[in-house]
Amino acid sequence: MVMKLSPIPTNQTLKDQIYGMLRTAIIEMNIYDEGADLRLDERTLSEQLGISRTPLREALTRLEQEGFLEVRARKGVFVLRKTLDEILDMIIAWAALESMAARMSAVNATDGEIAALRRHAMGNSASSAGADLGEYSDANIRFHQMILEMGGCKLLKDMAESLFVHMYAVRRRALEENDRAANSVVDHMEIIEAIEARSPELASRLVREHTMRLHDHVRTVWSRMDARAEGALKN
Amino acid sequence: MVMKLSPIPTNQTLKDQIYGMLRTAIIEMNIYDEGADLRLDERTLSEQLGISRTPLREALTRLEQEGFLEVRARKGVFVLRKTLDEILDMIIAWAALESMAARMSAVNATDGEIAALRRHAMGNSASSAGADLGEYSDANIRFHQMILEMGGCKLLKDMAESLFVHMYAVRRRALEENDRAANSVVDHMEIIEAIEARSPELASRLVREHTMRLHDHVRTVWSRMDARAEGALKN
DNA sequence: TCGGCGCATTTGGTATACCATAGACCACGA
DNA sequence: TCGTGGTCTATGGTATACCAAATGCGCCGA
Repeated sequence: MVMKLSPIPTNQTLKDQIYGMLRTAIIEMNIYDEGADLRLDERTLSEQLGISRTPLREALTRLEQEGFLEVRARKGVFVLRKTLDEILDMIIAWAALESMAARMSAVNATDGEIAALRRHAMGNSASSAGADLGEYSDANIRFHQMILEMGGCKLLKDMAESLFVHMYAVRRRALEENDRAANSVVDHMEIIEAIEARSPELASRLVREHTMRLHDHVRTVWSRMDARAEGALKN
Repeated sequence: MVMKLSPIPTNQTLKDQIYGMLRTAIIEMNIYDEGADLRLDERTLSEQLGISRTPLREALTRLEQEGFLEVRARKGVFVLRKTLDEILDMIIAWAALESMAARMSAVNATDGEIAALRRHAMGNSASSAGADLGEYSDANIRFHQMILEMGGCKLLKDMAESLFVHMYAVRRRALEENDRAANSVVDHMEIIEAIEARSPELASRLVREHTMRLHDHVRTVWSRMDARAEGALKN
């Protein structure tokens, strides 16, 4: 008899667990609230988590390198806010990566993948009328993920995703304050058609322009937020 | 009297120094040699460097996250070789980033910056006849750096550079085995002309195609190396 | 001779203790 | 009252000791 065993019970080290935990917490935390606690204390944290500072510090090192934190010697550990310029740069880089993925999708994607993309977008559009924004946002994210996957270049997807987590709150907010949802649906359909037509050039351009519309929206609308954020950062 | 003092003598922590040191060593080390020592030992290293394991481990954590190392619990720390597929993916991502930078350069770069780029490329081309490959390679790298800078999006440059360090040896080798130098000079000139003409679309396309030529070259020529590398990794 | 069990060693993971400095706070004197 | 200096504390940086698992080797029995 072949026993069915648990796959790999104990392979995640404390460091990894803590890393994931903190990362999620930081991503979901609204760091742009004026009174937000941007300060972390190693000793307090390690106590709360019931571990020593050593693995905690290694997790913090990782988060620092990913741009979530800044560790200032003998000052403290601080959650970083993105400035408006940094957010805009991230959107540009994202546009670069995803438009390349779209280009490759038009060449490499199987008909089945494209059909799945269209199915997803249709359901998405159907529900967008009455659904809440959170639901729509998730579907929207999934659409972009699918394109990144269909390109067949895993690195593009990973890099785009590492940018994305820094914009979790950003996208949500952009969806709320603009009537972007309706526009997005149209954009998405055009993108799908370009991929179906196996037109790399068009698919690439449409994705880039779609993302750059978010860029323009954020740039024109959020100047005030940036001023606040920079002021807060000076403390 | 106002004394002239040194600005900030001691601001780099041990962790940072070690990180830089190891990073340079790994980049310059030829990890694709068959008999290369891919194994690092924390205790031995810390002894050689005259420090404790703690800051060393934090440096290793950073390097691991950047994709230089893999730390396997109770097995050891290993320098990672890139597989052929990973290298190809990096070239694609690089093409995505740099072509976006070129697009932006065509719009944003000042006339002075473009002139500097042309000057650099001319000197480069003049010396390429007799100069050694190393010299040419450096000039070549600089050309691409300049485009990434001229785009005005620092993130694009940083991301491209973080890809680049993984391909230090790759580029060098590609230059050696192909007569790419001459082709490159022509490509570069066309790119400069596109930027001078303020044509984002053309500049973007030329940069992408230029980089993708490296992609095709590597893909078609290096299959054997990859087979070897994967075999070696299995150990 | 061969195979398996188990201990010793290696090695990364974790805990703890100590160090050094930045910043707050206080006391003292002009 | 003000400011100057010292001291105390908070906090990240570093060193050291110990832990646990994976591996290799050798003893022992069949």
